[in-house]
Amino acid sequence: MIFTTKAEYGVRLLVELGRQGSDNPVSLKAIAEAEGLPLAYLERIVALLKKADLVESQRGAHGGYRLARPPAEITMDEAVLALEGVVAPMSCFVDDSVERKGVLCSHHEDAGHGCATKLLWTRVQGGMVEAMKRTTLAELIDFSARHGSGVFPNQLVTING
Amino acid sequence: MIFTTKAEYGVRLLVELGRQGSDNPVSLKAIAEAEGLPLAYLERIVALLKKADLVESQRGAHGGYRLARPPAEITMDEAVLALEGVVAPMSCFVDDSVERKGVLCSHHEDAGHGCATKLLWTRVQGGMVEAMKRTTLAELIDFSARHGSGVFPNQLVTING
DNA sequence: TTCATTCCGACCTCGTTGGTAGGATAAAGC
DNA sequence: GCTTTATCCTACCAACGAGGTCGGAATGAA
Repeated sequence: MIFTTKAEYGVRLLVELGRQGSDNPVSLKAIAEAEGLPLAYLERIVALLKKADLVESQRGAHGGYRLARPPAEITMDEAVLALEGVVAPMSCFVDDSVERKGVLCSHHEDAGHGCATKLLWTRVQGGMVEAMKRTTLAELIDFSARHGSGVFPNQLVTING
Repeated sequence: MIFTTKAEYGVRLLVELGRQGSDNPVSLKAIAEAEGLPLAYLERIVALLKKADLVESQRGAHGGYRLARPPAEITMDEAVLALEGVVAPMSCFVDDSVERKGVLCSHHEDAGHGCATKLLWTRVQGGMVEAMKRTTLAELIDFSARHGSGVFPNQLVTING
């Protein structure tokens, strides 16, 4: 599998936040219950989104999270990058900069003149990133609304309260 | 990271085989030494390629492997699929057929009406597959020859023999 | 003050990855 | 037919990351 549940849960979290509009912050607890996801785990995931300035938080009672920007201005490559850390096909291929531990890239004593596989991974990464760049959060929100993905199509409902 | 070393080593193996032409089979030992990869591990990897009819084997002394088809007719989506088993962005997304264990897809009681994230993963997978489909083994061989990726640009040399 | 919430770091469990070990089977060359 | 060189096959294993829990801070509204 390519992405972890961080990406899956994190994007769903953004979608839920987008449904709420930007008026009141939404608590993680409400989202966790609506989506059936573990709260403690969501907390760690939303921290990644906040660090990337995709969501804003308000602490204290009646606090929660809201989108930092309108959904149409949030592209999925930002979101997934924030959630997964790095989106690269191979460890010797981390955004053509970082270290290449583990897999020996090309051969023993080379500077960056590229493995035989470099062309392939470059294209694959390009295809993925391009697909994510052209997908906005607004599209996902619209898609999920039309296909009834949520339990509550229009408004989040807090189960216990 | 998206792909494992199976894909990396397996594609490199195909590239090395492609360099040899289709006359004589090349032993794994020669490839392992040239690429600096563990032989026993390569054995398991090449078994995947054989099962997918991408390489042919000849047993016994002076045996080895050769490509089952000309490199121009081997696309990378076949190769990577054979090596990685499945190429899907998310476990609830295994070629829209197989089981969805682990990650709860959408919500508790739905038939396949799709998560909020389905649109995104569909596009991402499409971008990757399209990139792999349009990349042939012949291109990689040519690329590696031009960029001197191999220790021995033209011919494999058996170290101990 | 109290309660609801974000924030933070340590911890834990399990499956997969990457690799090894050891042998069985098959063919070529003497 | 023996030996050598290969492919083939299955079991085993260590390390790591994924996915998640726990416990407790800090913070702000009522």
